[in-house]
Amino acid sequence: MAKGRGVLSIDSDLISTTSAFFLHKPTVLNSFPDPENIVNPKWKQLATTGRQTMDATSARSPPTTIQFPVKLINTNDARDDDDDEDDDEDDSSLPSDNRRRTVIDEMDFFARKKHDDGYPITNNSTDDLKDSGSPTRLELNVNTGLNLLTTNTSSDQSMVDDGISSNMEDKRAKSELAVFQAEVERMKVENLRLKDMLNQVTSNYNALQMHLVTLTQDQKSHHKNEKHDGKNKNNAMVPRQFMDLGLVAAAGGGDTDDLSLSTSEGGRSRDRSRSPGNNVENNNEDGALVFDQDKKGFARGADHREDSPGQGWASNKVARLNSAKTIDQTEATIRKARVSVRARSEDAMISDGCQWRKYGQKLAKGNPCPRAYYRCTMAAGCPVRKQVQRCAEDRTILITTYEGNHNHPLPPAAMAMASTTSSAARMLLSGSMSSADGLLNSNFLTRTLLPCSSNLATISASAPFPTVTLDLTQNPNPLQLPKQPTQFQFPFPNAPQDPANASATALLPQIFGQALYNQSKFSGLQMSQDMEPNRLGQQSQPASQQNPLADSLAAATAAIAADPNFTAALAAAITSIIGGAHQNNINSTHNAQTTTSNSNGNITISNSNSNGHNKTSNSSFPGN
DNA sequence: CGTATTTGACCGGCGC
DNA sequence: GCGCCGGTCAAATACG
Repeated sequence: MAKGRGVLSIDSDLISTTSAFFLHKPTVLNSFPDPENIVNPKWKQLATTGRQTMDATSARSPPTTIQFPVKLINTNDARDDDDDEDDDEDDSSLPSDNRRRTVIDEMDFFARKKHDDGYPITNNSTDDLKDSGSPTRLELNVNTGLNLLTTNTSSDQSMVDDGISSNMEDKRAKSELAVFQAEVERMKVENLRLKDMLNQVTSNYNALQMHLVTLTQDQKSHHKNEKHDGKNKNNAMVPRQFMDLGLVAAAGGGDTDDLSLSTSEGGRSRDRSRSPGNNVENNNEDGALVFDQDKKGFARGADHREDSPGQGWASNKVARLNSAKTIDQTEATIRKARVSVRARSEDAMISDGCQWRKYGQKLAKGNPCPRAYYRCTMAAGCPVRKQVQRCAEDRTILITTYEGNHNHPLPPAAMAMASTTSSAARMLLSGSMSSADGLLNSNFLTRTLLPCSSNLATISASAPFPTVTLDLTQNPNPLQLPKQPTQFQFPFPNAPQDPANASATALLPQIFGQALYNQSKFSGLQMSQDMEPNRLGQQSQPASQQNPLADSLAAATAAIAADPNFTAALAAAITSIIGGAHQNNINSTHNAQTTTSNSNGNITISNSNSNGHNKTSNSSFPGN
């Protein structure tokens, strides 16, 4: 599979974010047979192409050969990552161009099946979306060109028949094929689900951006109005759009379990002992968005869970993520996560829909501006804290850092921020949980979690607490979003009112978190989409470039679904899985000391993740 | 008078 | 062990 791996090595810059999302969906991953369990090398190879079947809705007619309907995007920048992950396969001796070409050529088997059905992937976004449920096209045109199912299939489409296959082998191959097909079938279902989720995530993300922008602007406006007229006290609650979204989300109620981010802890022993609410577990009753709140448990979350597997927590996660160990790590890391929002505001605090009470103020080192400490007072014992501090460099910038998860239903106005921050935190934590994959994950995060604002997001895992920063001070113009070349940037004017987005908010953590979580398992890959238009243009990204429907969610989803990069990413994921855990190690060493930045230079990912300061008392979970 | 804020003290973690 | 630091507490104070 060396070749396959080499071919499939996908750089973060090469693969669209959407692809990455799908790629990392745990369910998808789990849908594939464990590479370790695949004895037959041929099937391992086939497994790498399994994604294809994911697109295909049915495995009824098992493709004897699988052709990936994708093109691998490649950029010069991508090569570095490829090298990191595919040292074995990459022919480093080749000139960069050649190397790239080599990869592409090899990926040709993933390339869009022009000869098969003549469907240009780039223009059939809508079709793909519609066809998502009808795999026939993909399925019927499967031809990887790699002869993945070669020798042992008696199928007419068997690409290669060495003519020496024995009956026994045929039988075994058929048997394996059947198993694999079953897996493929499952994957297809998962893929459909993922598409739907992606749709929701996308809309929610855009809504959030709008919300934040609006928030900032409205606050400014509010401030002005207050100066002139004290009547406008409601201005602070401006993000109505998002409030609506939040309501919907709350009403939808679903996915609360996924939202339950096991939480933070807040703190110190005394604090814990004092806060009855801290030990409340999901005391929500209205089905609204709920955040797990078990500080105590969280403080020792991992251990506790290990000790009490019977509580279902571990089992569920394991079922979903395939690795209880990893889960524990994630949870442990999660405690420290924070989400910081930078926004220009003259007010002492940005309005986020929650009620806060100030409980302290300190002069933090390195900043002449005092840092104010607030805790949520919407419910007794709510562990959510936030710190507000003006930026030392620019005092017009207000930095609000959230920590912890609410243990109570949130008002619509607060839903947006809560879900977003928790999502971001979960993503971050999921990504950073595996130190070995930290860089990869961080990179992925910056490019996927915040695809619309590559210049607005900073993810730092090197800080004492992994922190995701949303910077609204740099490019607060939401109108620019559609201009972004990223596939994830879909104008979402109707998002807040769209019932389809009801659970979008709730899904964010799930999608992001799980995506990242899985990404950690894919440390051999770096998949994300380069945000730069020029880069996008360089390589084949038909869907993103040619899709004229990018301004509607449906179109976006369709594009994503049809995105060859998506396919490639999935293929890469599969390959990665099969390819080997050892890549993780390779990457880990690399990641340990790498700082990457996108072309904008605005995203810096530091994954030193030393985290020597594991202040148990401060373990937290961004939830507000 | 009840509630919210202020502010110095305290605590625990960490580095030296 | 000591000091620094971030974070929190809680008495004092302010406010409506």
